[in-house]
Amino acid sequence: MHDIRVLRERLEDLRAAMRARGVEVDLDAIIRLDAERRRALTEAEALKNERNVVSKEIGRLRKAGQDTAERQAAVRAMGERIAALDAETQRAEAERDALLLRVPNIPHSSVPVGPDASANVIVRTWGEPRSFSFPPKSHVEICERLKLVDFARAARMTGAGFHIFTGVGARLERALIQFMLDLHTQRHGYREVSPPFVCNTAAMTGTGQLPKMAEDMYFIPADDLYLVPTAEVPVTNIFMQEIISEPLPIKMTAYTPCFRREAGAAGRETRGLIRVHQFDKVELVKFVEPETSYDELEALVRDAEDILQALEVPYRVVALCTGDLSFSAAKCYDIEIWAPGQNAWLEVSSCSNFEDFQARRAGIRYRNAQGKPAFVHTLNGSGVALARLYVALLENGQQSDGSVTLPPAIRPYLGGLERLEPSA
RNA sequence: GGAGAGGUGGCUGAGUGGCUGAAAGCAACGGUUUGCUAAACCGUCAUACUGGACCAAAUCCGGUAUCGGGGGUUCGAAUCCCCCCCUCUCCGCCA
Repeated sequence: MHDIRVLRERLEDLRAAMRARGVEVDLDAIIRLDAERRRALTEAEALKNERNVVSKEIGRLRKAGQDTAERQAAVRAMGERIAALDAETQRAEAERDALLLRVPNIPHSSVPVGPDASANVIVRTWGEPRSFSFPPKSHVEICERLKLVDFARAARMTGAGFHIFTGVGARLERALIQFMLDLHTQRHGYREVSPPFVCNTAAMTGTGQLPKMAEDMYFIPADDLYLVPTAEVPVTNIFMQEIISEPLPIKMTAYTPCFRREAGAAGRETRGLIRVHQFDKVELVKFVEPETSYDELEALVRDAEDILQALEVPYRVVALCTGDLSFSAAKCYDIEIWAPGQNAWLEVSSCSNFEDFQARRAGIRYRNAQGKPAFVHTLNGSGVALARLYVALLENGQQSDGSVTLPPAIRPYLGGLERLEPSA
């Protein structure tokens, strides 16, 4: 959410930012409601002041044994007007904030301007896509042949978009989670947390999933809880409504499953593990001082890249343009890995700086150098998303005999296993 | 799920419907004293919104609200009433 002062004082900047995003928002309505709110508020406060003054006087006079009936009647008469003004203030504020919650963040000046993903900029590429002496298979075939994943049985109990990891396939998934957590905690200095997999409306609003993304999330009405679409939500909200007292930056990493309804997406491009309703992810979250947040973003991307380098998966880093930026982000890099069986780059990480956009919504503050409460900057990125990483490992590691060679870094987590082979 | 107890500022902890935005202590910050540390003494020390001074920021002068959250009673609520949330204890259920 924006500071309302941005609308009052930097309205043209905000309009330009919305144009760059290709987003239509009625900023004038917000300005109008804000003015209405302040008008009613100012008048109400003046009346309340009068009421407070007279009430104190009544207290004094009564103690002195004097009659106060006339004054009491006068104050009582003010009550109706005050109540009406309070209601007006609340209405205007609620309407203003409802609109304000739907205004996306302002892209950072370094973000490339463009209408959609076609204007994204490839920042760097790592590793060489392997050349094959045979037509590389899709991970779906590999999974079936090696019995790593059971799609059909999952579909019977949950429908399309879910899967069962089986046998060594399940162990590989677990190994990857542990490998990533270990690397981030031991080498990159992140604190491991294991948060709830459901969050309430306030938390979802705090990080910006609500109100706009309500349709994309699984919701449990009986308890007013949403299944988390990303660990970003429960981890960022660890400090909701707090003034953080420990020194910044704070770096946290968490494994959670991620649940996404993403209705309507199915077909050739999303077969297998590419787009699923539930997938595992190790997330990185940072709470930092505003001055350092863009340096911290670069470091965050490197931390995620380390995983892919260790696993020897070719990837590229893409700077998202203004039109492709997600709602809460001021700047974002995607990391995409090469999947030869798909002949495509797959997004496995989105690393974003939200500046104070989430912190303002969620009420996450720290004490600045002057000792005054100020909003922190929040960042997060996948470090990295499973399922698609799994796809890339299988498709990149596949051999002509149908086996899959595993990268050395993951082998210790699989009891030294070097390759996945068909079993009887 | 049932019964009871509780939720006050960064922390601990007072608070009979008006003199309480809130005692006291601790912590923090500024200063005096001091060879350094420590101690002592003096002072400052909640947040948000809002009106004004100012081009603006910082700042200053006012106002309003906030004692878990939301309603209510009253001229006036931390204090009385109702609903909800959370914590603790006991019981029930349960991986």
